[in-house]
Amino acid sequence: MQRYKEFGLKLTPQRLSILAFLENNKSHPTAEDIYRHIAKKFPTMSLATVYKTLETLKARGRIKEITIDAEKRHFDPETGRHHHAICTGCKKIVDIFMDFDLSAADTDLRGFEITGSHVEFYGLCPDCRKTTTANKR
Amino acid sequence: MQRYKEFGLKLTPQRLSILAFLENNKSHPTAEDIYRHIAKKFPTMSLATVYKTLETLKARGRIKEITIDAEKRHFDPETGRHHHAICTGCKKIVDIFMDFDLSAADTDLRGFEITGSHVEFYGLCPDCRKTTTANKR
DNA sequence: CTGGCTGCAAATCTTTTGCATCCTG
DNA sequence: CAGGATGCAAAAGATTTGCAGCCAG
Repeated sequence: MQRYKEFGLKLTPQRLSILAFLENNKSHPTAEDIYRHIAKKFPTMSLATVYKTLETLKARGRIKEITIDAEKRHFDPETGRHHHAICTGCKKIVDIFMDFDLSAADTDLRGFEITGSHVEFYGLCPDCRKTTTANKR
Repeated sequence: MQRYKEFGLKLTPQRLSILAFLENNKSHPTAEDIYRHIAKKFPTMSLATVYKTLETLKARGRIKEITIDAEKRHFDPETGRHHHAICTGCKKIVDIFMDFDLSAADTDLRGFEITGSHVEFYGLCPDCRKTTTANKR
């Protein structure tokens, strides 16, 4: 893919499949998720390669790491500013493209020089709301 | 301590020392931090006990877990609503007691039933700003 | 060609668990 | 004195690393 040329890294088949999987992916996958998906069609793929590639992409600002789930790391190909909601039931993460006014923080951020911010919401996703309701008696 | 009676759990010396360490603690310690601090004066303390106690306290809503640092889990004895800023240099986490207007999210939260939210800021703390500046030539 | 990339296995780190023993309530 | 708590060691997961061989540029 021509548009990856600018990445300045070698475009191996492994990397191309990782990039292809991430493209327009809204699932906020973990390294394991990516590995499992790719290993189906690419049996020699190694989990270590996935980690190394994710590290490289992150370092070059091509993906972001999401620290909202303490269990494992999730990655997000959407690098523009946005926020997330995580379901406390199934742990699904969804994007929130919305702008919040965080300017109140300008007045006192404990001397920090702020470079970014992120809002996370916790709650029950539509699917889990149904299940939870159904289980109530 | 009388005020712990209501916790409804056995007050062993180990637990009391963990509770004492957490009381008014603004450092957002990890289990390891707590263990290291307590082990000095309480050599038989086990890291597993720290984890188990933190789990218990969290389940009872006495502490919160902070998922802002992918490296390890941090715990916060401050259970009231507040936010955090993490230093991208030294990874220090500080509290932000401030209210933000997140009501814009009411209009579209992808069908989620929201139970909580949290704002995180990233940047350089005062200490790291100095160091970074000093290193620039 | 050559340096970056891959894949395997081993290592590391954090967190959890099993279980015999202990001790608070 | 009973059931929850402790502490050890072992297990479980997630992520990283070392290194020999491979291949994209």
